[in-house]
Amino acid sequence: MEAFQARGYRSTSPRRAIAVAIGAEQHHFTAEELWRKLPRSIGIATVYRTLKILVDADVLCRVLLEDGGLRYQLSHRGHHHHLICTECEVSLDLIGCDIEDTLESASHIHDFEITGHWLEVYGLCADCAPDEQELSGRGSTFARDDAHDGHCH
Amino acid sequence: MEAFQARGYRSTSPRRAIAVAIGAEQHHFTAEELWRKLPRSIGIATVYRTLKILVDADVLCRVLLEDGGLRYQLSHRGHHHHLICTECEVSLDLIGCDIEDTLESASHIHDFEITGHWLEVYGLCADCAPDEQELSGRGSTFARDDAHDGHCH
DNA sequence: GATATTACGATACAAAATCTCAATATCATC
DNA sequence: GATGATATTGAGATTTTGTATCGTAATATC
Repeated sequence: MEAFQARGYRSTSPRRAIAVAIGAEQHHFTAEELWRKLPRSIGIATVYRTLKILVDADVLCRVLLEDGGLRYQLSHRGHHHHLICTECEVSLDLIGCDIEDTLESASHIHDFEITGHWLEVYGLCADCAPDEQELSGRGSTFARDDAHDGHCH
Repeated sequence: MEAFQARGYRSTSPRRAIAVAIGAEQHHFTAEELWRKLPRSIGIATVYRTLKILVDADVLCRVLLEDGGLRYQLSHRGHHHHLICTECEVSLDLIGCDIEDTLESASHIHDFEITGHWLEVYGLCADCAPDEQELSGRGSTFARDDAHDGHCH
């Protein structure tokens, strides 16, 4: 909510409701999924408008699934990328990746001035990787930032 | 066309016409743009179906513009990424970028098994970069793989 | 509390791509 | 060249996802 005031947007009850609903989300979500959890009085257009504001404010980030589906997720860090499990669709923030430097040096070859980029990484998370399925127990010490019930369909 | 036979697809006149039309394209293109250059007898659904086959066969690659627009382009190399100019929308193949290694090592931190990724890089090409506009002439020795009329709107 | 805006909700609209299905074209075989 | 099994096609309906419009309502500032 602070992001609205800081940017000159009014504090309205639909925006407050949306902010609360986003805070209750454990995974990434679509605009429509969010809308269904809101009071019926709030229109879907308002949800889209509000999500756009929050993405611009870096409160939310977009996550592009491998099938093209666009999701929203709370953005903990500034600029970052996602590791997206193609089985359970859990999304991890990718840390320790300095792709910017690699891109910058490679772009010099092309005399190209980089202003931005989009990267999504797909694969299998620890719980969904087949070679881990039976070898080690599920109660690993690895903690993810996403709530997860421990099995992948 | 060879890609069709190699994969068990029949050689049909719509597919031949689409293959010829793609060969005549200088830039990336949308399914609808391609369709407009084809005989009116060919349906847009066939264009989408054929493009999907050619993308799977690595004959074409998809290019995602910054505004979300999806384009198609002949794929010269195997797996590669694009430098996309946000001014003139020209697309260069990014060479000398070994992002795979960077991703692989970073993903180990998360116990994540990478199966694929999607990367697009946005910026300004040599002709559109402002600091190059007046300093050096346009007739550089740099050759791009895209036909280009020399100015960016 | 009055007023100038911003924001809202409902719905129409748009763009992009897929689905359905009867009709047709292709290709291996004769 | 004819046949038949099957892949493919085109037209249009449909889905999906998000945006634009516009009259009404809520908000912040005075």
